[in-house]
Amino acid sequence: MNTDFREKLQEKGLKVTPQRVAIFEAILKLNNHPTAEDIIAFIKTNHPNISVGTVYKVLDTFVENNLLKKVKTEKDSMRYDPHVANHHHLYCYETERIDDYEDEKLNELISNHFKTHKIKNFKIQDIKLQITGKFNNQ
Amino acid sequence: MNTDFREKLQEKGLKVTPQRVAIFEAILKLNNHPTAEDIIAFIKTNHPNISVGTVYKVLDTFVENNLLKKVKTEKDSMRYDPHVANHHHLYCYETERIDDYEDEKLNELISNHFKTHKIKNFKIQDIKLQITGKFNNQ
DNA sequence: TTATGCAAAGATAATCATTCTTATTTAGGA
DNA sequence: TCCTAAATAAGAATGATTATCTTTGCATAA
Repeated sequence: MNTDFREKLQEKGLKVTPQRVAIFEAILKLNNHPTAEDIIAFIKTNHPNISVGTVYKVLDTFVENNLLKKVKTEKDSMRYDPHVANHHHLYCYETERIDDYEDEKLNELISNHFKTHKIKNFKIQDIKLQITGKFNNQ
Repeated sequence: MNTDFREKLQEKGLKVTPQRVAIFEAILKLNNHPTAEDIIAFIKTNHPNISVGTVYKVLDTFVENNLLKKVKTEKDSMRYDPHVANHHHLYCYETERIDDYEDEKLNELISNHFKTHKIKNFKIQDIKLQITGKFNNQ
């Protein structure tokens, strides 16, 4: 998977740097749509000299190249998702947890609905559900 | 409608102040889910002495008392919606425009879907669609 | 081998939205 | 009218993010 990631960088004409690898690995390991801050804290142990600006710049580069997605939240800090295929999110209203949610049947249902119920003066590109609620422990 | 708003404030035990009235009127007039900045700019003409901190505090008070909703965006500034009943949003990917979208049939469709397709370990409280796309001019 | 070019990273200052602090003012009931 | 809690003003502080400017690393050409 590491090699996989390196290949993706190269496909996009991006250099494979230790910082980029470390940041991507951090996101995979952190695993709950981390903030830039989470990532910085995580990397600090192995890469104490990594610069905050670099993290933000690398994250932007990844988003531009579709290696990451930004996740909308109510709060002020952006979160990142290594899962770039189309999917929805479950937001917990008590904790900061955000889970991915995939549901092909639901997608079809919605897409069929809009085939027969066009929104006037609007061309749909993408539909995402924000499902707010509460996780049963664990 | 002005009297209406004053009554709402009083019902909640909130004082009716010129600032609160001005801020609420601004949001109604601005009419595209304004940011705090939009509101401040708008009010400046009639209330040159209104304080930035006041605007933020009043907005928070309104949100707490369900006179406004916050709207999630990809950007860093929060936007506000005087339409507090449950509804979805249309986001333009080219401009900052956000429109409300109501669709009772769609809500039923989705709600029925989740009756038969429970999400494991998650209790749904609310579902909102972020429909991204492009408005045809106008 | 050495020079050149350029993307990437480091350091840190700057920005921008938002929040906080403290003093002052005001709305609305007694 | 007076009183008091609630609300506002002013502006400093915070925190996330962006910008700037310099340096580094590495590939390619001379």
